Amino acid sequence: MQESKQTYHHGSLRKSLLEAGESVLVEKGFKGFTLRECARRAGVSHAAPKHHFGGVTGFLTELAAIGFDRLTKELKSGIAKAKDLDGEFIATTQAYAKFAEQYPEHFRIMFRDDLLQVESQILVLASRKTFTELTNVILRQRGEAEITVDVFSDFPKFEDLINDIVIGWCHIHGFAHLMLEKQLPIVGKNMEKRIVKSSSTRLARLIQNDAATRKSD
Amino acid sequence: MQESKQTYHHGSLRKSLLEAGESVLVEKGFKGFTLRECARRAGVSHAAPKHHFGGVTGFLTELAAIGFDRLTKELKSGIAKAKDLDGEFIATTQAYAKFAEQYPEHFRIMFRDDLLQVESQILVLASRKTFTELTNVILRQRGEAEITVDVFSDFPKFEDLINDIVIGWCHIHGFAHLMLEKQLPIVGKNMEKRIVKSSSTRLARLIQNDAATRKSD
DNA sequence: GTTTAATTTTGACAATGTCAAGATTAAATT
DNA sequence: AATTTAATCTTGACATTGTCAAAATTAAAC
Repeated sequence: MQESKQTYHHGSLRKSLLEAGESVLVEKGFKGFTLRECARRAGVSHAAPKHHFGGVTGFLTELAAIGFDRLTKELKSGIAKAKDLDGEFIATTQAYAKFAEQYPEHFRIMFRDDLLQVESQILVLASRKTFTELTNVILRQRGEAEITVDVFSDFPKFEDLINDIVIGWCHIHGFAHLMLEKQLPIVGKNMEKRIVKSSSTRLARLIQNDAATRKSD
Repeated sequence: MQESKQTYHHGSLRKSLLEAGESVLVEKGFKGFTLRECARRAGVSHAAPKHHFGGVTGFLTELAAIGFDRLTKELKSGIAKAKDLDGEFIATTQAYAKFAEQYPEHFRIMFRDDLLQVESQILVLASRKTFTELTNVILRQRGEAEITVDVFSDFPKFEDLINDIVIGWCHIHGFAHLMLEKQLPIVGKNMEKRIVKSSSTRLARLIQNDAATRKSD
């Protein structure tokens, strides 16, 4: 961790701190995340992180953004492997849940309006990319082309689409969150896979069929 | 807050501390929740809470249990006002989301496996009641009688039912959670109500129809 | 080469959770 | 009723933390 530190100026302390911070978050969890521990792991003084992130909130905001980046990546790679429409929605649910399982502490801070600087550009950009990825999944389920406009801000024009996005995302997110916090008494990977597959398939069909119905009008 | 405190022994300090703790949680949020502040509000020494709750984790566990009790109550009362099957599912989604909005800090700690003593009897009992309430909603959607067995532990016998519970609960919970943490760009009560109504109705119909299809076999 | 700005350190402060030891009171026992 | 025992609460202490201001060190700008 602690690179060559001959100079007073570290050179890339920000990056080192982020790495250190991530290791703290992963190992000690949100509860054990302290600026001083991050500083220790990066091999710098206890007040160094303050200068780069403003405080613990700012630090967590950066880590949350990294989390969204990683989630987006996992979604993309999961989706790429899917063979058909049903499979794509299943893969999305699986990838989202897998991320929550692999990076539970990231997931926990990512969706915490009170712990983060929600106005942070880097966070907004990262989370928006995740959101775009999910929106595109829904659009493909509907057999529609990708769009770039902010559909939610044009209500009720896109009410149909917004509805599908909400239905899809709530399912995907709700499942991951409830599984992470051990609220769904689903035990074993086998049971989990079967439940994800059938529930996601049903939802995918619902969205696909409703879209088909609308077209035949 | 601070009752008659002539005696050295408070008499009902545990209860007073819980009230104080809840006020701290509501006012200062999870971040500002400290045992010492709770003690201050209850008018006792700083180490008093330790004796009753073991630590901050134990204290939060009790408050989370209270949260589940309240959520169960809100669900019941929301469901009671519904006029038909669709309305009942809509009411459930609304009540769940309303609770998250009214008690955001409760909601945030309730679903945090890492912050609570998950083995706590009081917490397990309270959360199980909420779960039972939601299960019953699904059973009614399916046109089935309430059952008392633990359906999840008997897999794959109850796979169909488990599937519906997962579909329903993920939607309900996912919506509330994403709304609370401002991830769903739904602005205004009007838009929210319309989205909840249509998305919940679609899901209710899905569950109802699938149940009907199964019966006609 | 000098000034200016950006990094990083040092030292300090109040606040917190936790612990051990003691004080006070209720409950149990005889 | 007296005494022992256990429960409840306080006090004082300790290490740890986030934050701040001032100083030290280096890079950048001019």
